[in-house]
Amino acid sequence: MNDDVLALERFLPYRLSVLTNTVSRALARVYQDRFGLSIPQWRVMAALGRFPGLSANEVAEKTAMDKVTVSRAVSGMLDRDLLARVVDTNDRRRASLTLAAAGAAIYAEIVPVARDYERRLAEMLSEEDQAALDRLLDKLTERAREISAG
Amino acid sequence: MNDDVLALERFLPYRLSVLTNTVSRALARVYQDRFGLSIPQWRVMAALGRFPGLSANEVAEKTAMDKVTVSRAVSGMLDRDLLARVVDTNDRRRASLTLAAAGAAIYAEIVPVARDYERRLAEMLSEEDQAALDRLLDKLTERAREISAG
DNA sequence: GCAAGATAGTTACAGTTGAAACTAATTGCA
DNA sequence: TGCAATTAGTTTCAACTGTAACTATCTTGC
Repeated sequence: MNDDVLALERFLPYRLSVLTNTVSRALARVYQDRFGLSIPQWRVMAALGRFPGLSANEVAEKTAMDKVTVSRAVSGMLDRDLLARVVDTNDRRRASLTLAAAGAAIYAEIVPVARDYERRLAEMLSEEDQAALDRLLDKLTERAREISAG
Repeated sequence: MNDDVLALERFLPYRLSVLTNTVSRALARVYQDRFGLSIPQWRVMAALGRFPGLSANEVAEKTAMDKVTVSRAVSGMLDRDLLARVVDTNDRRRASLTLAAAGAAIYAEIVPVARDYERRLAEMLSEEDQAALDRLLDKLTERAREISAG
């Protein structure tokens, strides 16, 4: 390739973006159609399914989402009684979040669906390829963070 | 990992999303601050730098963007005289797009910056790792498209 | 040669987004 | 104690997004 011309279709950031958008859209459709959840809401649910009792800010850290996005996702889920919120008595700014019964029920249904999508996505990769992918994603993510940090 | 609990931080779609968002945000900052371009505008520019004379619809295909997004990006770039548009005399619905002088000047500056970011992102990967990444991205993208299609 | 459908591109609209400003509560420190 | 700085979380606002509807042009089949 000529040095003065860039092949967008081989450019790593572009390729990552196309892959991620394809995957995210497919999953968003499932979450929305079958469970009425947005992607941010699904992420909040996943964080609380794994780590019950997190505060909204801790959810934001775990999920790499903006605190505004988390606030709105939590608010919508509270309206639907998918979550329970308990204000911390020691620090009344904080509130501990857990999955309520309805939220836990959706979580139990959605986890196998998410796993199944992941499995189908990766199933044509060999064991070695899957291990390599794992390692490469970790390395690239760490590096991207370093670059952004300065 | 318990079958009933999903580790979000190991979930492939989530990891792709975090990596892509980190990369896209870093690049968007550069494009915006140094060249006044949005990501869609940069993509339009990249497509036309590589393939001068594409129509807006062809740009949308090459860049995997929505035609509305392309229309708006093109419109903003025409306002700044970064692009030239020539209506096709054989089919007056179509219009051929090329980089105008100002657009070509920005393109010449931005391509090395984009390349440098990509190089820094991948520089701690061995040759073999880079080749593996290339292959894995292509496979996953193809597979994601298959799943979405059917 | 002309109505019915297809295609390029734009506009309108309703929903989503994040930065910045805000409220309320807590902490640090003089 | 008391006041400035910090932190949790929400609200506001302006920008961006994609779907659907639209205009204008072209193609097809009769």
